[in-house]
Amino acid sequence: MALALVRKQVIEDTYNRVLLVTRDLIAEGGWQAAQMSAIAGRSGLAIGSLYRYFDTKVDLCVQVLAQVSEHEAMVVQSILASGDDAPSRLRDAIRVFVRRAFRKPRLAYALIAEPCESELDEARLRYRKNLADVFAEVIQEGASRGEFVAVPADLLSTCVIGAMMEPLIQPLARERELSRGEREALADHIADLCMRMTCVTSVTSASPAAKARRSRKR
Amino acid sequence: MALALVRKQVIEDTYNRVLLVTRDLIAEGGWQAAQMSAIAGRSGLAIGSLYRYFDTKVDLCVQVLAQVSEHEAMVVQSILASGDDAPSRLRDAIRVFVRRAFRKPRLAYALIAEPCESELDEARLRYRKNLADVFAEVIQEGASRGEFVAVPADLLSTCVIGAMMEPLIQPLARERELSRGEREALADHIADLCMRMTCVTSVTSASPAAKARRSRKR
DNA sequence: ATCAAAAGTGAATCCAGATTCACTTTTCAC
DNA sequence: GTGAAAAGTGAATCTGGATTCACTTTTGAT
Repeated sequence: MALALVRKQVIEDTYNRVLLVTRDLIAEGGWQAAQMSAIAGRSGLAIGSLYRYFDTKVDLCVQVLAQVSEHEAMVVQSILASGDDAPSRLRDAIRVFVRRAFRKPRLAYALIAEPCESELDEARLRYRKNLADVFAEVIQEGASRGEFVAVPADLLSTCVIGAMMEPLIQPLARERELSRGEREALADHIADLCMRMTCVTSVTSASPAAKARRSRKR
Repeated sequence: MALALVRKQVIEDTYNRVLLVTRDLIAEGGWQAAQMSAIAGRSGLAIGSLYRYFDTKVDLCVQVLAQVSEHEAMVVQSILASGDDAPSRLRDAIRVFVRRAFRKPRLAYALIAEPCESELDEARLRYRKNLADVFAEVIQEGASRGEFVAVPADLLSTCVIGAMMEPLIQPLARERELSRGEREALADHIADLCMRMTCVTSVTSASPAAKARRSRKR
């Protein structure tokens, strides 16, 4: 029965490999590239075998979407949990989100904005809502200390998501990738604008600490 | 040859009727409802005849998208052209855009966010960019008078579009329509948040005139 | 009235992928 | 070693709507 355990591991590995392969295909060519035949080919499996692991193609894609989205949400959440006042944490989270999106632009574009099946898009909306909820939490917290505008936290967080995502869409979709400088500037600008929108105290520019950190890196 | 002119008119009328029918179908059931068979049926034409007027289905849909989008852009532009200082005009435009979206929620949802063919989505992005450009113009104008934040006008307008559109998506997609009060409140909140984000002078709440106008209506 | 061109028709065809399934191979508890 | 169950296979099938096209009807200049 030790063999059974090994087998179980193999199965799990295969399952994860398929997810990975699918994610990579999406990261290379968007949803269009995630075809069952391609996924099977690169996974070293036959098409039929994929259906031992996932009920449908959409199922598989939703799984990928879920994994990546949840991970990003966790990253953001961990930033929102640490640090100084709520506004500063919010700004940091926004900056990090934007920067991270540019690590795999094609993937980010697919997960954020690329046209896709309605079922997939539904899931996408769910995870976007999820991210908004994460932001809403800090906003709620800061609001109780009067650090944020007096507007329903969920509305405010939704606007933040919009103001943060919208300017990403075009750059992410472009063939030419942004330079490091452009990306940093974009992240800073977006974060600052979101600060303006949400914060009562006018914290227009980045905190001294963050500024120092960034200039040191250059 | 007087007859020829009449014929020409008939043709043009048919063309417009098809566009209208398609728009209505989208307004009822989104892109999914805009099937060639349905369009033909309601237009009183055969499927084949549609292809005398439009090369492909996407072509037809893009045409609908273009008409509606351009019209909305004009409405916004006319508001941005009139009135007082640039910020007030911007706020009014945002409020009107939001309110108008709720006149035909299903249509607005389709034109703004509903999943669709990539070619359609491409066109959608174009028209969203177009709207951003319209906003960018006033922002540019106001910026020269120091009324707006010192950020590239196109970035600022994109963030405005995002902050304005994102909170519309869920409400527009919902089956239950928002009440008049909810819609007004949403429009005001969104506009105020965009003001905060973009304006240097803190014009947090609606102008006295606008407030009076609205309270009189209730 | 005539007839070539324009407009209309809708059943038949096409399409590109997802999905199925009868079959083969591998696994592992006994 | 055996055999039932699990995993793997991929050619054949399915699917749902767009598109075509050979044909009919209408138009309007002559």
